[in-house]
Amino acid sequence: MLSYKESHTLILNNVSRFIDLTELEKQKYISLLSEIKVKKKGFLMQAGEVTQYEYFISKGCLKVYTLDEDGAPHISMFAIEDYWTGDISSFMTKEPSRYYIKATENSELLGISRANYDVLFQEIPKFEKFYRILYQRSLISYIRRSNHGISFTAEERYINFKKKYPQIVKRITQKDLAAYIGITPEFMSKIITKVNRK
Amino acid sequence: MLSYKESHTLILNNVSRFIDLTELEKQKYISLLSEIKVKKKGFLMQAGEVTQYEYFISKGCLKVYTLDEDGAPHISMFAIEDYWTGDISSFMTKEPSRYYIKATENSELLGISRANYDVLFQEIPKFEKFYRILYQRSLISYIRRSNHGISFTAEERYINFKKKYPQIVKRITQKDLAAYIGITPEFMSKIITKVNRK
DNA sequence: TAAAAGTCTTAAACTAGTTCATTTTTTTTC
DNA sequence: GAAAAAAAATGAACTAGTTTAAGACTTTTA
Repeated sequence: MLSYKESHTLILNNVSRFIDLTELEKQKYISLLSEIKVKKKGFLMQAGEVTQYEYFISKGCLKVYTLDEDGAPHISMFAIEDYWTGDISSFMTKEPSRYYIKATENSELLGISRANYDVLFQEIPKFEKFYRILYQRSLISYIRRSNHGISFTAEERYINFKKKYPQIVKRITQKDLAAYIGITPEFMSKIITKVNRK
Repeated sequence: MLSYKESHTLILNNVSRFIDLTELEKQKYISLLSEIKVKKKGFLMQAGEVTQYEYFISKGCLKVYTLDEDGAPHISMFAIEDYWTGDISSFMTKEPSRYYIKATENSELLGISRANYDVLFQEIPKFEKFYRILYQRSLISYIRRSNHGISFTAEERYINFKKKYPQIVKRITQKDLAAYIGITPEFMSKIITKVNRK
């Protein structure tokens, strides 16, 4: 029985939630991953590039966002330890991404390249199941979120986010939270003042 | 070479976009499906029930929606021929659904039950790949849509929807479109008048 | 550790979208 | 094919969220 470095243990635990791997498969899987570090304010990728990796975060915090025609950011997700991130659309189609991924803390990631993603399915077909379930679960939460944005007021969306992701709220700026909730930083400030007053 | 009924040809074509099945596998797959008909205004399922099936629409049009505390509907998708629908969350967790699915036209569907979904993966593991890709693609469009709702004005959302789904716009009421876009029917009416005037 | 840059707060004037009420038009039903 | 029901249009008064601008507070950087 080998012993793994911290980041590898973390990703193997993540994978083992949905599928069981033999020791050999674990080693094979890890051999397909690259280690990546990004400093705070550094970019993991920028709009216009074709995504090279899907990422697993072993340490840190990142934001995934687009810029609209006015240059205003719209954050689509915050990713912290034990989360997966990237631009699955660009990763699959090999077309240029519209997203930026920027570290809001010094971060460490494991990445699987597009080529190795294909190798993975050939060598360990079980990973079809892993990704089937991973995408299924992400899909459930995005279906919910896509209704959320149009069905709730900004104040309700803030309260829900804070309840669901208390650890994340503490690690990000109010301004970034506003860009995620879909309002101006000024209105975010008003909401927080109002909610705390209660 | 067998010949299949229309709905079966349609679903086999859909599946064959992502995986290749042998003749035997096709027959096995079809044996796991149930045929379902719903009349216009009829419910395929209602909130509070545990979802029994995932559905493929071979004919007709349906809307998937929740009701908020005020009883106002929020439509999360319209499903027409060659689309998949259901409540994937309730289907997987076996918890009661919060969704209603109602036919807006007389419709015909093929359903796979939760039990047969598990059998399917055991007997034809290739379907892990099919669902991996199906969920991946749905995920891409829901990620996009979840930003959409908070990043664009109602008028922009309407224009985008009309451009992307011109066939659907023609088949649904303005009121239902409003419940999808996330605005009141009155404001939807104003937007349409304004956009057509241009 | 001082200066610079970025974040947060507050407030006044504005705009997108809601609510409520009424009338007209279209669709459904018997 | 007439009556009933539902959908669409219109308008006036309202509310949630934006814009712009300025000052206070915090964090980053040299």
